[in-house]
Amino acid sequence: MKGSNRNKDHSAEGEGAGKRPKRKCLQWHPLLAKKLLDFSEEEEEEDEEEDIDKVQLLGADGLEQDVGETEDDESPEQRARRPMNAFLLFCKRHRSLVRQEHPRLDNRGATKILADWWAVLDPKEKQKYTDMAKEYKDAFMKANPGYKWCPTTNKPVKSPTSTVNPRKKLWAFPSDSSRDLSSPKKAKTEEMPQLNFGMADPTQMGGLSMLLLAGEHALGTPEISSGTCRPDVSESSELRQKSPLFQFAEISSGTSHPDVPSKQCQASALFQFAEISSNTSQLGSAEPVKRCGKSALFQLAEMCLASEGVKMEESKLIKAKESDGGRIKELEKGKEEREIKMEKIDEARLQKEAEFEKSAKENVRDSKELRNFEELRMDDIMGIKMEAPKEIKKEELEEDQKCSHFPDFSYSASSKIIISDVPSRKDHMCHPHGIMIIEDPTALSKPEKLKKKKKKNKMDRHGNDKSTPKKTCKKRQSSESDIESVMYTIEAVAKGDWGIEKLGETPRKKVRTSSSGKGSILDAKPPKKKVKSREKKMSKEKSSDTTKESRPQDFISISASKNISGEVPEGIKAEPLTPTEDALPPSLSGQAKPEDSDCHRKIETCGSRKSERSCKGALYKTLVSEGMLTSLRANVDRGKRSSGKGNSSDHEGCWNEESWTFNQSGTSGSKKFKKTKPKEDSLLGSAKLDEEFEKKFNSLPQYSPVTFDRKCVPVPRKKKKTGNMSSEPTKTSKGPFQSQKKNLFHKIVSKYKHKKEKPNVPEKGSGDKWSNKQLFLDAIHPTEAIFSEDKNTTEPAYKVKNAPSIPSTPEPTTTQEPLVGSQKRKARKTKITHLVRTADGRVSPAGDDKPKEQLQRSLAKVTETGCNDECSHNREATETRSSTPEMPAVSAFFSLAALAEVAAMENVHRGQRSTPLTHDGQPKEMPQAPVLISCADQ
DNA sequence: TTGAATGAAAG
DNA sequence: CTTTCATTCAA
Repeated sequence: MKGSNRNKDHSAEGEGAGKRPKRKCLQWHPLLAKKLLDFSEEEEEEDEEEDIDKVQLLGADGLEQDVGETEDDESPEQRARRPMNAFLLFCKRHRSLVRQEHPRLDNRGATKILADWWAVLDPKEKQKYTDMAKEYKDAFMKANPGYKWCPTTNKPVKSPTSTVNPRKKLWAFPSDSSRDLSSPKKAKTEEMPQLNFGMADPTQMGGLSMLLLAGEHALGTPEISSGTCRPDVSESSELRQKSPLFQFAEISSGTSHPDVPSKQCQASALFQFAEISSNTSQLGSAEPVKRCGKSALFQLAEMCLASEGVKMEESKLIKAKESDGGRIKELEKGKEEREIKMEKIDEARLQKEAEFEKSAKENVRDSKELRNFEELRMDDIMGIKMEAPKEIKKEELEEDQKCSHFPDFSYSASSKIIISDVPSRKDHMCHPHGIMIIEDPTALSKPEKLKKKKKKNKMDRHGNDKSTPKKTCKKRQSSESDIESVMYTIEAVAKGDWGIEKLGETPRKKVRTSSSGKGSILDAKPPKKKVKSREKKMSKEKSSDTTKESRPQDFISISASKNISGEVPEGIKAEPLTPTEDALPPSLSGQAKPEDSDCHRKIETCGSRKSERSCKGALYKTLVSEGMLTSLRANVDRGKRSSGKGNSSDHEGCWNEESWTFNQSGTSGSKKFKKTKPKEDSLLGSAKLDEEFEKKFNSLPQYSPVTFDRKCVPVPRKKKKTGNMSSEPTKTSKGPFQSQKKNLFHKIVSKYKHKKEKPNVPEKGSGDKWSNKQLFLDAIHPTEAIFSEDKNTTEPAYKVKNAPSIPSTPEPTTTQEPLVGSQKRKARKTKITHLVRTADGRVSPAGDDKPKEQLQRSLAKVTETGCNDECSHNREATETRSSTPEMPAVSAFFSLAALAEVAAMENVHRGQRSTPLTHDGQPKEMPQAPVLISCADQ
């Protein structure tokens, strides 16, 4: 390996291998970019050198190969995988949902559906994913400076060395290998094979230095990172900017502060997390964090968790022991008003806890526990409600300031609200200086602990079987939620029958009224405030929105609702709770109903009160806890995102800890990622990175299938399989491309035949029935027609004012034209998707230039949907504009009841699997309520 | 191991 | 423009 030597040298000089990519990466990162400016000179030089190197490299193949080898050496298992793109993220996040919905569908089919969803997905939402992908990519790049995306497609591939996986190998970290020799960085080796950092000598680091600098910059100053933890960084933004991931990378690099982090509060969340995960110093690390201040979010998460169930109790116990006093104190400080209530709550908790303990010992009193538990929940809720809106606002303001980001109304509002909720209890803590980051870590740490403990506790608890079964029932109910049962619960709530706790009742009633009355939102104001809290949780945004503007929020709210419904099942599944529970979830999708009803009945029979309570609890649980979590997550993300920087360029905001907290707290979060968890122990930095990623990932919004289904064609979907994914109305722009399309068409057809040979054959289940003819036709006639099919999907949300994207310009030609590289595929897809089945069953080519618009329209309609096609039609014209204004109202409408209904609907939908419901909407169950309301509005 | 999808990157 | 490869698993 002469080449290798050479490389090494080069690397030594200029950061390994200096391949273009690396540079680019650096440049990509905003921070880096900044730094680059400073360093521009050096860089240029490097560039030149690099170029030269490249040339040389090109000249000598050996080089690359060597690199590859070296890489292999280091990263054989390591295989940093190239970061996922937005779509992949989306897939990853939703695949399970799809599968859930369509159990029979294989991954391919699922992928198709996902693609459809993706196509349909609102640009904003997409943006989130894109941002996330970008962030991740940036982080990844930092971690792996030398990383190459694609090994030179052809050449290197063959490299003999590649023995392992050609794929992985392909990307090499050239720099690493070279560097290894020269620099100490390897020290970290084990920990993070991936991370190449080790830059001991700045001088030698070359490009790396840039990274380092960037890191420093991000930190503010190297010193800060290493030594002091400044709680008070005035500019939170900067701190925030640094994504935990990034920090982690830095840490891993060891340059800044290899060892410190554990103690410093400020240590990057990631690091802390890592520690925690490692179990090394859970208590130690966590506690300090706690002291720093519990984040409101965290608290909230706790609440949610608590709501979840027994497990929570334990955590509470722990927590209570530790911090109850503090909490109370805080409360006192902050809100005397609430204090009382709070105290009550606390007391209840304490009692509960005490009971819990006893029960643990004795094993009895499950009933009590449950009851208490529920009460607690109620209390909590109540407590939250109790908060005066004003206070909340204040808090919000504060938070805003802290966070500083949300210039945006809607997002900020939603996020704020959420936050505020938590704080109500303890929250004051969020000190101004306590930047989110700081807080987050704590949150992170805690939740984890909690989880662990919970698990243990559960195990221990098993003794108390009773409780568990009940829970299961609850869950089942909620999850499955026969519409009836849900409705029943809702009604009951509304009636206040259950109302063991008057407080609770009142709020409920109000809610109910509000939901029914729709206008309630406005009302929400003073008197209801307390009550409202609950609503808030459910619909947080809406309330805020009403006041402010809500467009984005609307969307959010919708999404949240979606999430709620969608997630619930997932969460259930995912959660490794008791086996019984686990088992249930699967049933969820389809078959469990009888049990649900049974459960419900049982409960009732048992004791109206209890049963009611349990029902309530279930309802809360599903709607509130899950919903809250999800919505929170989404909101937070959004808020961060928006706050972070407007959008794109900066992503760091995204990687905040908050998201983590949510994630962790969120039930759904971890389940899926089996992968990472196991890794945790592994210590590998990579693992941590992954974790970080996961968290972030989890924070990504998840949309319920219903949404998409509705959007898409409900009818076809009916049979998952058969349903052609074609439903997707979207069709990418055709106008401009027609000619291209034709060509594409030919190619495609040929390709398909050639490869798959199933041009006409109904593909798998999905069976898009597209034939060559059709394709051809489509290609030729891009029919811009608005899609007739439309199907008035009932989509709650979506609307969006994304008008921007679709300025309304009638011009199809303008198109979003993602033209994109792989037009082919797209074209193919578009064509396929092109064919849409109308409700009638006929296939209509939907060729719109702007699928999005239509989608949106449809979505908008959806909101109104109750009205049905007619309305939609009428509206179509106006929709674009009107939708916006309307939306808020709609969002406002969402009330607990509505949400519940939604959830129920969704469940039903799932259970039945398809559409008919959505479509016809049986009068009784159907969501009429919300719909009606919405209609009423109009 | 392949494939279904999309996107990013590189050649 | 085209090719790779990322995720996910049933075939």
